[in-house]
Amino acid sequence: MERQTPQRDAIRSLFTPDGDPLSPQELLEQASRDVPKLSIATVYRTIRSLEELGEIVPVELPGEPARYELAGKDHHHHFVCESCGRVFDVDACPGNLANMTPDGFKLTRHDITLYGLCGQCA
Amino acid sequence: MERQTPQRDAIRSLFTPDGDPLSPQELLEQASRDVPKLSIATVYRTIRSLEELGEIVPVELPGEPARYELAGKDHHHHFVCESCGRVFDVDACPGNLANMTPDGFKLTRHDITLYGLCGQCA
DNA sequence: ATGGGTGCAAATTGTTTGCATTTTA
DNA sequence: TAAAATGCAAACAATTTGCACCCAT
Repeated sequence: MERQTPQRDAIRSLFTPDGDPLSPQELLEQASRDVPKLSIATVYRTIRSLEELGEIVPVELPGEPARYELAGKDHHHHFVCESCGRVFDVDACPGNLANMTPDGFKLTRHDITLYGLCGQCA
Repeated sequence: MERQTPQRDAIRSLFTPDGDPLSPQELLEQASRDVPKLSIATVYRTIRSLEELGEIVPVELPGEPARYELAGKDHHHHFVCESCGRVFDVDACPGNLANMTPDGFKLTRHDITLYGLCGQCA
């Protein structure tokens, strides 16, 4: 089983139900406040562990390193602010995209990323 | 200006109107048939040059390195086969996604990636 | 001949891994 | 005190860059 350690707890606590997806670097910076000499290797190992346990899921955005967020959220997508770079959850979804799928292809899932300006930057 | 060289020509000729997006590694492999000791650095430099000239555009898919395709195609999206890994152009688009956009945010563009099985793998 | 292009190797960035050392249970 | 977790540095993969050399113009 997974042991409880200050490092793991600090990283784990950064994932909140309404938090936006976090990158490994952001996790390192923020968790380092609690555990000063936290290493990036531990961040990556903890990410993988939490992912395998099904507690968090990766958020892969085009052209940038993966971020992670709490698992179990309803189906949703993401909005990337082209000004400040922050990533926001978007609950809406256009729904069935089967009509976009080429003939003979089988659709299993889809990713949608919106780009523009967030409320603060707009 | 850009000079005409065997390397550049070999890489440039791999971009065709109906071709699917190509990764730097694929460009290296395929162009190497014409120019045996082509280096990966030249591939990347040529990609950047063609991109700055507006001849090609990057195709950024979630979680994998960028690919490139001819510029000037109509607005479209991509389908990634989860079995063979190939990437296909998809001409359809659900259209207006403004209704997905959070209040106060300004939408400028969007990316949609479909996942599933291609015609051959299905 | 001269300035841009190329190859090769070294540098960068993001991520993973080996290993000796802590730490939790 | 034994198994698991951590830190550090080395290893990797993708991409970029420095530099000496080469080739279009």
